[in-house]
Amino acid sequence: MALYTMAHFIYKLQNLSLFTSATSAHAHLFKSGLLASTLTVNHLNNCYVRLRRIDYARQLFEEMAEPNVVSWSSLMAGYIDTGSPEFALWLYARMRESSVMPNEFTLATVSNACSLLAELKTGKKLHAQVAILGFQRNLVVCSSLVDMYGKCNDVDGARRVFDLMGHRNVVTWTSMIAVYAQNARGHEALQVFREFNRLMMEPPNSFTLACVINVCASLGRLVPGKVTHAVVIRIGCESNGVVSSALVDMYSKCGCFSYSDKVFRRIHDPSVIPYTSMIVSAAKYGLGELSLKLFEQMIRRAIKPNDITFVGVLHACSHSGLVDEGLKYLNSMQTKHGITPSAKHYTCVVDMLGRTGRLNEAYQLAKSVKVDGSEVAPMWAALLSASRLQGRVDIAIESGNRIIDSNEQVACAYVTLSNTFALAGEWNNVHGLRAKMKNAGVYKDPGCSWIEVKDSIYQFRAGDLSCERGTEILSFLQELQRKMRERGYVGGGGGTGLVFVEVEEESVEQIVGLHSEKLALAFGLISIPKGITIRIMKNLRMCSDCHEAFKLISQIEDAEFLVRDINRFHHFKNGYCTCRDFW
DNA sequence: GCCGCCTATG
Repeated sequence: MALYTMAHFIYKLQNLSLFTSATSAHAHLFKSGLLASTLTVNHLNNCYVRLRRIDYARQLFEEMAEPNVVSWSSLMAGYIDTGSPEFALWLYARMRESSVMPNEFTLATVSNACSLLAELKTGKKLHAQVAILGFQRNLVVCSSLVDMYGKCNDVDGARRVFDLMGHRNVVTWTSMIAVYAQNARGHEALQVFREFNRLMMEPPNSFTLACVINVCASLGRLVPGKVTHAVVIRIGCESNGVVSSALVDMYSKCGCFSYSDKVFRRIHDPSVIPYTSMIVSAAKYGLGELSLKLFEQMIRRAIKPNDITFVGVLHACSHSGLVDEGLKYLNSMQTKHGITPSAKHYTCVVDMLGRTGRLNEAYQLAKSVKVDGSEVAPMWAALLSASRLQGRVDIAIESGNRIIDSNEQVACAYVTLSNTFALAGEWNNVHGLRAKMKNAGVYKDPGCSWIEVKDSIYQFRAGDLSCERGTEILSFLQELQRKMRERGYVGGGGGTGLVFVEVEEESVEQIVGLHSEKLALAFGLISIPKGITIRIMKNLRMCSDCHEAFKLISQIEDAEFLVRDINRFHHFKNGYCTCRDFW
């Protein structure tokens, strides 16, 4: 084949998007004897990888006489793309036995495989090889190592690589910010972002901003969130789907649902992700009907929901008392949308049934779910919590035991179970359980919560009013509770949730004629068990009490009240919130 | 010449 046609052929290979064209090119190469050319086969292999036909790529690779470093690396990348990073590691081990030396592409790819598998041991070995091979200051290799250490929860390891690098680019900085973000160290993530801005060698990109917005969301930091939104507008990446979804999520978690709505409406052609963000956000604000409306709208627009969309939908039903709709949606998941309900969906439904007192149904459903032990722990925790509210000691005991057996969220189970006994007056059981807990060395981390008002952050701990203006908050809460009682609120028996409400500045003054800061602070603390205690939670889940309280408050004036969820670190460190790290 | 790093919805 002449050089010109050869070049043309490769060009065509690079742009192939059909499997049949790839196989016919394959046949053509075979006939013309070009399968002996490593370069050409690499191109063809790449076609198969792009078409996600890893089986063909693999076979072609195995038939190669002399695979070079590119052949090895692209097949590894292909395995990663198709969700089998373990094969990439296996290939790398094979490659190390061959005479082909890895290059920077190989090392970055392998590091990526370690990240995905959270294989710290293998990652560290790789790091050593990187050093031996002289890539310890290579930009891309080090960026992937930073990411790898982060995904393996070795923040210090990531930082060491970051600090020792020669040049850093926006990707490196973003990786480092993401490491802190993913390991529940949001304040450090923001610090790194500030440092990046100070040096300002290049502007942040959509990756950086999406990451920073997420940090703001997880910290409940509205002001930095808005500032980042401003940067988004300045940079011009508003139309980026990930960024706009992150903004929707951030505003919702920072108590500004109306802003979430504004951002969402500006998205031209929202995909399943912004839709899901909105559905989840509306659900959190008790706007279940809006969630369902969005869901139906999405279906009409032929956007395919995913499993998380259904978590949002079921949450919406649960938090707005739409029990029968919820059951209907659960049943439609498989039949209408081809999504098999998983433990998290059953958790929502068990929670929903339990919340409205249909405890026996909830219990029957929970028993019928057959999945892994660790996955069902949250479901039994929901049932346990509902049993406590309804005073069903029998179901509480079984739920508690199932959780303790699963080894997940054990401390919470002990505490809730003990509270159930206490409510039923079974003090012997309470003491017995506390002793058992002590013996087992189970310790419940005290929760902590915070709220941002203007530029100050106020932090609260269970039973601790030593924060700034604590006395004022206490007296305001008492006043608020009195007003709520006057209007018929009878809850207050120890909610599992904490309602965060934000009000537009103007309406605050109207409502009770008090200063908005006070109101915002107080409204951060509306779960009022026995007198006034500041209750802390890990995961905003409006219990029926809170829901009632929320409805009542809404009736006080026509103001727009917004529920605020500031805490989403519960998936870190064995289910414990590590928010203490933030101060 | 062919291959690589960072972002999102519970």
